[in-house]
Amino acid sequence: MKIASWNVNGIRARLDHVSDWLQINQPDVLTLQETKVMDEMFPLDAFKPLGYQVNIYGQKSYNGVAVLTKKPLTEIKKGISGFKDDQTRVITGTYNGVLIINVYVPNGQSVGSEKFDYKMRWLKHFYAYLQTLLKAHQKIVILGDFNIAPADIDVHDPELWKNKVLCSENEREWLNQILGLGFADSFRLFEQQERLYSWWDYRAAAYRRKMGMRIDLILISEALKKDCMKSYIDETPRGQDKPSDHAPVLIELS
Amino acid sequence: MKIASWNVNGIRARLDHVSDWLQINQPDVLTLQETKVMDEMFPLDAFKPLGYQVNIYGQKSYNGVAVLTKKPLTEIKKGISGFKDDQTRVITGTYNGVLIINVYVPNGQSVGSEKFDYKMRWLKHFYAYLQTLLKAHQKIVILGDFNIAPADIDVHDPELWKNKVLCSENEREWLNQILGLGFADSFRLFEQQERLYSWWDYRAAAYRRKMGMRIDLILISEALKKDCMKSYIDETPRGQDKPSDHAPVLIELS
DNA sequence: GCGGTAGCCG
DNA sequence: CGGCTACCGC
Repeated sequence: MKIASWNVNGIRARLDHVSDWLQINQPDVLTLQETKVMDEMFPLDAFKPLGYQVNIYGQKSYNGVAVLTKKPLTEIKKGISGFKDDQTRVITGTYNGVLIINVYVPNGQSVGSEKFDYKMRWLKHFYAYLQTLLKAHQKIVILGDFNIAPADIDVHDPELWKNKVLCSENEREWLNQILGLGFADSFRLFEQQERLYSWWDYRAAAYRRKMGMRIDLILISEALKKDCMKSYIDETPRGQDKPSDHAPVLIELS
Repeated sequence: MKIASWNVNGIRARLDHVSDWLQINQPDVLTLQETKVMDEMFPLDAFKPLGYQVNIYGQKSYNGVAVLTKKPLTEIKKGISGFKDDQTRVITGTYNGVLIINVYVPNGQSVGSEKFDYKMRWLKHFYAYLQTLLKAHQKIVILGDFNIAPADIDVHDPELWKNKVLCSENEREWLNQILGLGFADSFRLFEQQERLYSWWDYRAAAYRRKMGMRIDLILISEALKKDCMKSYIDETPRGQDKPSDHAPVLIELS
């Protein structure tokens, strides 16, 4: 089973990229973040002919998540239960006996800002949500844009980014709390090349200059670790014309 | 000598279309209307490699005219002399002994509106400007977006448009006044097919439904009539992806 | 820099 | 419908 995640930065602007990528890569599950579209306007028709069903949780302009699956997704939940949030950032469902949690963690803007406070509050509720889900499920994949670089190795210039948003102690502490629930950062279960990232800012030609960060993660629960054969990043779409600023990340489960 | 005119509806949005068209058609002169860009931001560099020199008279957001020529344009004048106008709608110059007057006539919005009054006022000054130019020149081509359909034959549905803006008596009267100075609507010097237009609204799939109007004109002075071999409209760009709502119009002078 | 929004204009 | 201007967010 191939499971993938991609922050598309606007599904309408990325329709061709995503369609092409699906046809080539044929994942069983693809989770999308930053679809930036209301549910009524989501381009559902583009994915049916490719053999994908779509579950969406969107809003106008910002945020928005979706799950594309070859077979039906079941037990679909939108948002974080017990946390009232007007931002559409989480969609959860079961596929092939695996609980899929698609997440778009708040960006946080800058350490100490109001948006950073929201990120912290949000992570606290997300953590609590995971705790409750763990009571009912063993096989869990949490994937999406975490807006947290797990460690300095995941940052092109750790000195520059030290204590900056995406890299701060508080953010990494919340990620570690989540991992402490029994999840593994699947990417680090395998030997990887150096300087592998999943996001490069559009500005300052960051991609060409390899100035990226690995903030798109696939966390897997204890029960899935032995089944995880591969975890990797597909940089190809980022090198194409009018790309998303993020690249897809993938795992393969046996 | 091939002379052409094209309302591009934003030169920056139409760079590829215009470049491709120039390479295929190789006019000696191409006049553009609705460039919609300040002179500092005009994409001059795109045309040099194609062998064209560019003279521009633009402003932010609206209007804006330009003349592309294979050889230098001389005696360049911007605007209507003796008429102070904050809108950039006319650029005049001499090419190969022919006075080229590139014009973007005000649209007029709707008959009786304030914008319609401006159109009338503007046409009066434009007419006076032509009178003075006629004192010094014999070979004159006035070309551009006139925002006036000369006659009912130039309108897909004359009944619907009767007395509407672009077709009203007052507007046609001004056009006739100009023609009365000794100009000919070059298109009507030749036998033409029916329902040939130069502009089709983006809305309501007007192009597909052939609901157009001929408002882009090439007027030639008496001295040029015997030299005019052809006058036609090139619809091809209008059928392409992300087109201007106008098609180029052309004449060929021997 | 590139998504998205709204409003203006034709 | 599709330029443009602005602004927001990342």
